[in-house]
Amino acid sequence: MLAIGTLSRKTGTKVQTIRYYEQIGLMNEAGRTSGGQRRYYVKDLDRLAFIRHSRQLGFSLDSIRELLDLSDNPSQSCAEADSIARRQLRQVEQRIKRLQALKKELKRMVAECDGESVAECKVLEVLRDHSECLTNHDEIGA
Amino acid sequence: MLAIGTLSRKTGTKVQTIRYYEQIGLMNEAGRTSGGQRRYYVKDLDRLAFIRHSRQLGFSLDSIRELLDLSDNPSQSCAEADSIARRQLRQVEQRIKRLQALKKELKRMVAECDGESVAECKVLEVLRDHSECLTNHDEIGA
DNA sequence: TTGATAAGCTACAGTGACTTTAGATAAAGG
DNA sequence: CCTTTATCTAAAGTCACTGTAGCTTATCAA
Ligand SMILES: [Zn+2]
Ligand SMILES: [Zn+2]
Ligand SMILES: [Zn+2]
Ligand SMILES: [Zn+2]
Repeated sequence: MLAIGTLSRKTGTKVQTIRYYEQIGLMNEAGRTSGGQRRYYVKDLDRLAFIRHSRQLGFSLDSIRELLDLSDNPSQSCAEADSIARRQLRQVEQRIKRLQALKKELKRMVAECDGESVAECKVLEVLRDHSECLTNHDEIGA
Repeated sequence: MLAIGTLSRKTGTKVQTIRYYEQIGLMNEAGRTSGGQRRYYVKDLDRLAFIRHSRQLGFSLDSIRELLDLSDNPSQSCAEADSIARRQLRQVEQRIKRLQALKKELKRMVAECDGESVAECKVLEVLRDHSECLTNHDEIGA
């Protein structure tokens, strides 16, 4: 039986995060010692590792929930798992595209400013006026 | 004098978001009609446009706050504005790098699965075992 | 057995940048 | 005057955690 700190160390997950996963039903409720501390089986460690690895690959907790459900029923077809992964791939590709457009704009504004006063700062000028941009960027955030 | 809905339409910002910006001190408190509705000057519209354009380019609200402060003092050197933009550029480049590594892994796992049962699903296999990966991905999320 | 230290517990607030909801009030046009 | 549209406040919800406070349990040496 493993203590929560062991799971934490073995998977690089904060202890609070493990408790959080339990709270939202992603991890099963762990057994407890007489004093109330959580104790885990190796299969719980495996599940946590799966969750963390999926997070590292950018999957949302909702997607991970689906993937875990599928993984628990080995007889089904894996079409659904594959489609979740393909969706994730498309999202990543979209993000890369968007970020590359941002990179281009940022690079240009930084390059074109020669560091004079704020009044002539190219960076601030572009931020004030989108018509100075080469690309459209209608979505917000990262 | 412009109503909040006009600012909303002209900048593509939700009305609530404009009120949120006021609440956190990013937009000045607007004047009010006798009935308590907000009324804006064109300079407020410009400020909001600046904020939204900066958000589209991925700047955080904290960075935008600094940029607005600088923009309000035209006599200073723009070194700080430029450095904020360069920092943003570096961040974007980092993100692109990370996402490209994710893309590679996702592409590979999707490509290598031939859609048999869950038991042999390459996607799930990789998620279970990071040693199947070609790259390290220690940070989490996007 | 004692006592120190490390590890764990709950409960709740905070993060960023909003979005959503509910219920009430104001403005504008016919 | 009436209806419709716009606006108001206040509070909770989102995502995926992280941090804090104040306490209890487990472990090991002396
Ligand atoms: Zn400059
Ligand atoms: Zn632009
Ligand atoms: Zn598969
Ligand atoms: Zn991996």
